[in-house]
Amino acid sequence: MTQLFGDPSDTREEILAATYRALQTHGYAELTIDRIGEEFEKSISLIYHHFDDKDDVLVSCLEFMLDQYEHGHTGVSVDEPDAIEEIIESVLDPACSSEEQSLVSSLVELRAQAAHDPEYRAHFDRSDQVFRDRFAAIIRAGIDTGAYNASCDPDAVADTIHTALIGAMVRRATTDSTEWINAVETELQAYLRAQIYT
Amino acid sequence: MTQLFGDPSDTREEILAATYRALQTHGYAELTIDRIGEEFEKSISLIYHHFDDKDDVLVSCLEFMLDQYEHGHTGVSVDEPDAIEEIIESVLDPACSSEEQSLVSSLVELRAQAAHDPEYRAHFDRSDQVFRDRFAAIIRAGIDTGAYNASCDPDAVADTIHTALIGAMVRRATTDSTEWINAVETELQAYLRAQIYT
DNA sequence: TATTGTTGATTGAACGTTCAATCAATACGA
DNA sequence: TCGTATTGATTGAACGTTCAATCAACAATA
Repeated sequence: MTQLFGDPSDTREEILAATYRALQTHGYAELTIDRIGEEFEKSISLIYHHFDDKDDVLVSCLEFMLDQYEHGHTGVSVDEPDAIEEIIESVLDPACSSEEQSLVSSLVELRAQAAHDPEYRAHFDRSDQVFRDRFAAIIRAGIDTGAYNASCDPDAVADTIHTALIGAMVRRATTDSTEWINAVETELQAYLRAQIYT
Repeated sequence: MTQLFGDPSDTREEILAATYRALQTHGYAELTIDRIGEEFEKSISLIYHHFDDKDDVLVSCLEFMLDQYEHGHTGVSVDEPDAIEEIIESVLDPACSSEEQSLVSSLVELRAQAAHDPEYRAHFDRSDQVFRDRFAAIIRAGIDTGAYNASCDPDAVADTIHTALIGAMVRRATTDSTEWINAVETELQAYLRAQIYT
């Protein structure tokens, strides 16, 4: 997961990797071009040779990560039977590395930019579609194998789980409280099973 | 709802009202002290006589709104039998005034600040508690009247609904897509009823 | 030579914040 | 009652910093 930007093959990718690192250490709010420069071996002004502006770098970084995710899980993983349950579990894992947590925090901050910036908005539109479609595909695969209930609506369930997980990530990133985490995990699993089985 | 800042009784409240208006027209990202000043009859520097800094104004504005909400709904409304269903419906109302929508957008942007700013974080900690407790109280009231199932866990259901609604608001504020909205509403109502009845 | 990559220095604007000064109102003392 | 402190509200102008973005020059490569 941290080797997302393992070996940048390009100056462009070097910049994206530096951006990723700067994002992880400073978060979006404190992220400046200079701070990206600190993580980048070469000159700051070189960034403007490869990207239009600061937001272009950030959005490109997001796009890169999403592409990696998409191609990493290219074939619909029928392999894992309880794939969604495991995703819920990992998002709501009470003990979660601070690195992962700071990445989630940054993603939450970045998503908030989509409230006023069309380029971020376009990205998260696509992002939501990718995850939603993946959830739906997993459910459909389960239906095909006969493990899941054929009369449930894969798209509706996928959208609901995805929406709830966004809420969970936002809540984690923006509050100190944690008591809700276990309860929400239990309830989401219960909801999912109720829809998917019987 | 818009008359939240109906008649500011104070210079302090005038500033908060101006902040609210500036927030609604510009959003958080484009919000400057000058823009607040445009909505404020008196001088910009007067703001610093009443508040520590820019964020203090914003957080105070949030606190004011939350207080208003809290005191407006002080008594647990047992009056409405399907209060939670209606709240879900209103948050996921497909046709939603652009004023309400822009307020939600701003709230999403403001919540994102809690990812790195302790003062925002403290506010949204309290905010979550207020809403969660309200949901739980409604459910408990339903159990007391015998309308709801006594063996469900009010706190867990409350936290889950609240988390999902945060996700829904964030998704609405940060993407253009709307197809998911109706599906998610249906599913949330289904989940709620499954937990609350029988 | 032409093109692409790279650099350090510089620019210009935006923005939050400060500050000295003015004003209105109230309280106080003679 | 009249003058005098005192206080809080209010103002406009200015300051200092941050930061994204530009630019002219240099290196490398083909």
